[in-house]
Amino acid sequence: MKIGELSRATGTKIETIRYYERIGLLPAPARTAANYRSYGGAHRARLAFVRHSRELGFTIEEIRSLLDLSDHPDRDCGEADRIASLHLEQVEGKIAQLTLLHDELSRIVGRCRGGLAGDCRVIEALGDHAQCRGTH
Amino acid sequence: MKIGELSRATGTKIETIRYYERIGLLPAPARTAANYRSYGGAHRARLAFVRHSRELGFTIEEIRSLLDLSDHPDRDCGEADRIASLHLEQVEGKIAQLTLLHDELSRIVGRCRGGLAGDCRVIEALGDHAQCRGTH
DNA sequence: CTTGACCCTGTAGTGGCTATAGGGTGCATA
DNA sequence: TATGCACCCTATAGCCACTACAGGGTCAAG
Repeated sequence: MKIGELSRATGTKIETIRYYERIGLLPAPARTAANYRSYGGAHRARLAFVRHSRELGFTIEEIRSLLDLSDHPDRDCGEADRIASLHLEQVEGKIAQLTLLHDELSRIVGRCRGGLAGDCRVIEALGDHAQCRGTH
Repeated sequence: MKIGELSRATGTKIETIRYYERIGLLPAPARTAANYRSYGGAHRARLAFVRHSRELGFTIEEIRSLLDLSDHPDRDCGEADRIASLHLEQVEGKIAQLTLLHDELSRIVGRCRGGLAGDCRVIEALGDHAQCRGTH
């Protein structure tokens, strides 16, 4: 498989694949006579793992650890669970924060009744945190 | 007010204040004989506006437009409302996306029962998007 | 034999800061 | 008077996870 095919097969941009190789997330594949990268099924599975983990919001370093575990089936699984649980907590925190933010924002947006910027409640509210109800 | 005082007064790091000046969000203040920046109430209010807007998730460019409106009280307020509404939509989108992600993650995390990485359901699920229920 | 799709390397840019290096200033204390 | 210390200055590089060039090579079809 050439890089373009791998790209289409996994929905990953070519530059991103090369980037993952450069930072050591994917192993350097064999090369054809024309110096083109040549991938097999294992590469594809590994890239799918990386993409799926990225879609789920894991950082590159977390993925590095997860791949390392995946490469050593004799190790304890607890580490993978620890990484994923920690990440889940962070996602929950982020949702909570965004929800607070959403509430303030919709209160602010709801105040606009048209008119001139000088009388604008939206601009006024942005300059004055004291008008907020929650803590964001 | 010296930069350190403005920093403490607004909860903004000194480097960040200088950064905002460099990119043109804050006007360059007067300087003392020792070339120290010297701020007044207007600077402080403007920085508060910027910080509050950043806390609410507006980008620097959005804030630039909002400040521009705030500087021209004779303009129409609709633009401010448009920026804020658009941003609110983006926040809603982000929350929805994070919620999907949260659901998949918690399903994945719940599967771990200890043991070896080779049998790990967490690692398996990360490699196989087909195990997911929703679209993230 | 040229066109166009594909591939290569290397480097710079994105946003929004944050950190560091290498210096100057101002005031209190020994 | 010297010295320490907190504060200030500029300029530049680093962070994350890509993304976008520039400038070139390869290969099959028409």
